[in-house]
Parts: sequence; C-alpha cells; structure tokens
Amino acid sequence: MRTGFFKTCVGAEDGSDQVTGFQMAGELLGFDGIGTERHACDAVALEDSQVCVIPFDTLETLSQEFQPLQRQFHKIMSREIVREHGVMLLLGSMRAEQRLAAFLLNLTKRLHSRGFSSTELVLRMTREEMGSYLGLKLETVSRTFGKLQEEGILEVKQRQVRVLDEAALQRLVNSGC
Amino acid sequence: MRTGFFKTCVGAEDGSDQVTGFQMAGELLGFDGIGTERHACDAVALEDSQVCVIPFDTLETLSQEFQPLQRQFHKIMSREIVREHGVMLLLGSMRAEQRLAAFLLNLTKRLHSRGFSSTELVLRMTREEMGSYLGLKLETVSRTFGKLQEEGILEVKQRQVRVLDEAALQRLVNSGC
DNA sequence: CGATGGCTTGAGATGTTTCAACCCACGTGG
DNA sequence: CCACGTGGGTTGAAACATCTCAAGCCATCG
Repeated sequence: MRTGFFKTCVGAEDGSDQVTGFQMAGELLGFDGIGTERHACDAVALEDSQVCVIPFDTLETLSQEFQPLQRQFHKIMSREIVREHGVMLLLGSMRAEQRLAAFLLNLTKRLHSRGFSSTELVLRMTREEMGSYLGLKLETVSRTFGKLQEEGILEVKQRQVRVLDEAALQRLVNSGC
Repeated sequence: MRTGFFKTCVGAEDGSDQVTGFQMAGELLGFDGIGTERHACDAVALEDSQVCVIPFDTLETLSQEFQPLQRQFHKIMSREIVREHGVMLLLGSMRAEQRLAAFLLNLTKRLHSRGFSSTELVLRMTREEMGSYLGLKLETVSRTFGKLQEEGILEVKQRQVRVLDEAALQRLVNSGC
C-alpha cells in the first residue's frame, strides 16, 4: 500500500464474515493467497487509496537472486504471524474496554510512526467494522467509547478521537483481565 | 516435528498467557521468531516428542538455490497466517459449543490425515489448555463437553473422546452464530 | 493410603448481546 | 434552500452466555 486505509475480511462458509485487520500506508497485504493460489480474504479500501501490485512470482524470483530481499520478505511474513497472535490474545482474553484500548493504542502507535499526532486520530472504519475486528457488537463498541470518555481517557466526537490519557489506556491493557 | 504433540503459547506482559495452537507430527513451528530474531512464543511438548531442528539460515540459503523448497516454505507460512484467521473467526464470533465443535473437527481431520481414526481420539491437553486456546474458561469447556454428550454428539470419558455424529458437529460450526 | 492434579457440577455474579427506539450528520432532489 | 431519506451512531432494558467461586469427584502416583 502506498497511501490510504484498508480492511481485510475473512468470510465464513455461512455468509458471516469478520475483519482480520486494518492496514495503512507502507504495509503489505495478500500473504493469505500464497498457500493456496487463492486469497482467503478480501481487502477493502476504507478511503481513496493507492497500491502497488507486486506479482508474487516476480518477488520470489527476485528474492532468490537478492538475499536481503528474501530475508526482509520472511521477516514481514513472520511479523504478520506475530501480529495475529496479538489479536488472538485480545479476542481470547480481554474484555471490551481492554480490547478497545489495545486497538486504539495500536492505531495511534502506527499513525505516530508515520508522522501523525499520537493523540488525535480520525477513525476510518465504522463502529461495526471495529466490532467485527474486536469480537464485539457495534453497540458494545459505542458504549465502550462512551465509558472511556466518561472516565476522562478519551474525547470522542463521532469518528474524531482524542486520547487524553494514554497512560491510562496502557494501564487498562496491562491490567490482567 | 517428527512425532508427538505440542502447544504454543504467547505470553502477555502481565504474566497471563494464551495457547495459540496445537501441533502434531509433520507440522512446523517457530515461524514467529523470524521477524525479530527472538521467538514471540513458547512451544511446549504435551507428550514425549521428537523434533528435527532446522537452522533458519540454512533453510534460507538452501531455498535460495532450490526454488521448489522456497515455494514450499512460503506456502507453509502463508497457510499458518490463514490458519490464524480461522482462529480469529472462532474467537471473535462463535459461542462455546461452536468453538469446541470446530476445534474437535479440526483435530480429527488432522489425525485422520495421519492415518488415525476420525471418530476416536485421545486429547493430549487439559481442559484449561483447550480453554485458553478457545477463549473459554476450563469450566465452560467441561460443561460444553457435557452438553455435546447429552445431545448424543460425543461420548466423553476424561480425555477419551468419541465422535458419534460428525455431521452434527459440522452443522453446529456452520450454524451462523 | 493420602496427596495431587485434573475434571465436573452448581448457584449466583458479571459482561455482552439483543432488540428497540431515537438521534445526528450528510447529501439529494424537489 | 429546505425537507427528506439514509447510514451510522447512541442509549436503554431485558435476555443470555460465560465467568467466578466453591464444593466435590476421580484417577494416578509415591
């Protein structure tokens, strides 16, 4: 991805589907298609975006000739696996407030490393998409935003979010259960 | 892995940890260490097991010379990513009965492809480990086993499990929500 | 035989979902 | 330019699933 914002979704056989991640500028997507020659999930742009297509065969051939490229490619795939471990941890053992806190911290961290403010952000996705990613219903996401706002940790105006107390978010995430 | 049975766990900063997968003979583990030169999770043998260590540098060098190996390696990593998508789907949108059904079907499928019975299996992990993997407490796992037994779908005696109605399990998994 | 770790079961507490109503911002067409 | 429709968001109350805590059971092992 060159610019923009995407979500990726896996679809279950029964029609329901779930958001597996959100991607922003500089990140790669499509690793799910290598194993079977057919992608297991859809990528959907949540705003106007630019991407750069890299044919996998080309990448494989090039990485065969150029070791640093191969190494880098492997690292990126490995990090994707580790990222998913983090999501599993979130889905398997956190409650709503913690999930949202972890999600927001992750977003701000990534935005910050791209030169954006780490306290002010505009969400590109709906409450429902967040909920799908976090394993929550959209109403729960909405209520949790409200709660964090009441606690003075966030300031939420629709999709405009300001982080007032990052340390508190971090504490929430770390508070075992 | 040559023989045996493993679990892999990620540990959160706060001490709690979660099982991210169970591995059996013929499967590979350790992809989480490539990105950072340090493994993000522990692998623990749940019974006497034999493994074959493959130094990653060697693998990378060999796969540079031998394309089919490279391709295979990429496929395996990609499938690991897709597998984790499946777990995320399970953790994010299924309820206890469905999670256990999906888990058992996955186990029997893998055992069957190794020449074991697809209806009779011996669990290598505790209720707690299953619960950790499935995002449930051990009591819930136990109760769910009981429920599936009452419904005539399973026959459970401690860790001995017999699948009486595989189709019903499949139906459970597919029943949206 | 007693101790231990794992498993089961019950009852009540808790957190999330469900269903429903309503609000708000935005864009469109009369 | 305003009314209206729409999609997204908020909020409440009751239903529901899972968790928690507690007790007791079972198999295994020294």
